[in-house]
Amino acid sequence: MLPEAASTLPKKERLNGKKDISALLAGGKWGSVGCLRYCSKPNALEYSRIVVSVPKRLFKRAVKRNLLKRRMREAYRTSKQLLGACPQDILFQYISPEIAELQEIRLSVETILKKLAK
RNA sequence: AAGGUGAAGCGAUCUGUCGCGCAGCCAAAACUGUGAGGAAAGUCCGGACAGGACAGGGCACCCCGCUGCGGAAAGCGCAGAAGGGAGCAAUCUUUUGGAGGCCGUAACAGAGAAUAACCGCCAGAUAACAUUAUUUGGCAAGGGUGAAAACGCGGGGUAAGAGCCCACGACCAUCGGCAGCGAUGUCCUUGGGGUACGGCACCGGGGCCUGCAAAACCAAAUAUACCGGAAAGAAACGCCCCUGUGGUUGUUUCAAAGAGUUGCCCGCUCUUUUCCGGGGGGUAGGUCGCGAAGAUAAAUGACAGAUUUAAAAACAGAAACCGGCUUACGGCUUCACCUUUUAU
RNA sequence: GGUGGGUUCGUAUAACGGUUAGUACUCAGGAUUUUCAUUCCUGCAAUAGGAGUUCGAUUCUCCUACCCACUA
Repeated sequence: MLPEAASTLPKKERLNGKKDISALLAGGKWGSVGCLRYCSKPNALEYSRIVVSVPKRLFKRAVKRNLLKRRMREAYRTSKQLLGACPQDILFQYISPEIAELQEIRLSVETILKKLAK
């Protein structure tokens, strides 16, 4: 695995489209770690795809939601090599009512990726 | 120097590493360029744009209503006029009006809330006979109530009183002069005397309805208007096994119904059922609307260093565009003005 | 994104701009009963927040906050 490719997050590695997301929600496995909840499902592609989500119920201001989504993407980008060679679709959902720091989110994301790599 | 009032403005900058959206070459990589706000917010107004409706005109309905200028328009901006309120002041804030016809309301209190007689004042008559009572009439000067009580004060006048009359004022309307583009102000002439609020009618101006999830283009699956072609059904008795409103089944019998075409028959056509092919509108989806930020689960971040700073910390993130309004906001700069104190 | 509607005791609801904001259930106290339930009496308890119009605002106007519905 190339070290440059390990820390990028191009558009094709993001899950989009109503059908794919519905399929993930319908057939994925759920779990939660720390301030995050995740839902994963293996896919048939050569790379993994992710979705990040912050509920509007917890944070009314768009600025705070954008901040948390950026932190979650950043944490996944810097630590996605932990996932190894088993591609899957992952949904990250933020469930804490408080704004967490980047280190805390990174810790949760790394725990989730280690679990999913097994 | 301290406090305050008004107006305008800033909303950190630079460098390096990693990373993201879009564009630049047909695709990828690499490279280059570019990438949130003063409010992007609330959606409170208006516009532009788009579709639908619509010959033209009127009524109804809705909105606005002091003046001038700006503006495409606006519950818009600037400057002003009149009245009220806050402040020592700088200054801030709020209201109306055009015309005055009709109607409604004014709780409680109070005699009375809009054709005012409870107490009271005065005159006449009767009973009674110094006085009082009853009754008829006149009177808005005094009382107290209330948010609001029928111009103020002085004099004349009268039975008692009253703008009833007079002088001086206040208010409303008005011919004329002067100032002003104008609202209006001021001087003068003449006239007036039941308040406040709201609605209707009248006058002037404006307004069709819906909204980018609008609209336009391409267009699966399913159902289907329409067109072309082909076929037809029912009953009885058997046969089979999965025993059912069963069937890629056999034999026999009758060859369907309605309408039209001449009264009848044949023939022909159409409808009712099934299949095949074509085909229109149109859904999912995609493109466009869409921009030198601009996507379609949605891009601006992370780390390190330097400068100003006590500390990079406030409110807050474009989803079609434009002009306003309103609301949120740490820290700070500039200008003008006011008050207080000190010094010259 | 766009367009509408709403917020009244703990709950469900009413109000012409005008008494101390009414009614039912709930809660508290008392009476009735041997006791409990039922019933009766009494009480506590609210106009989302802030300005304005008015003599006076739940009501009329504006701003803010929150909730609900419709629209692909």
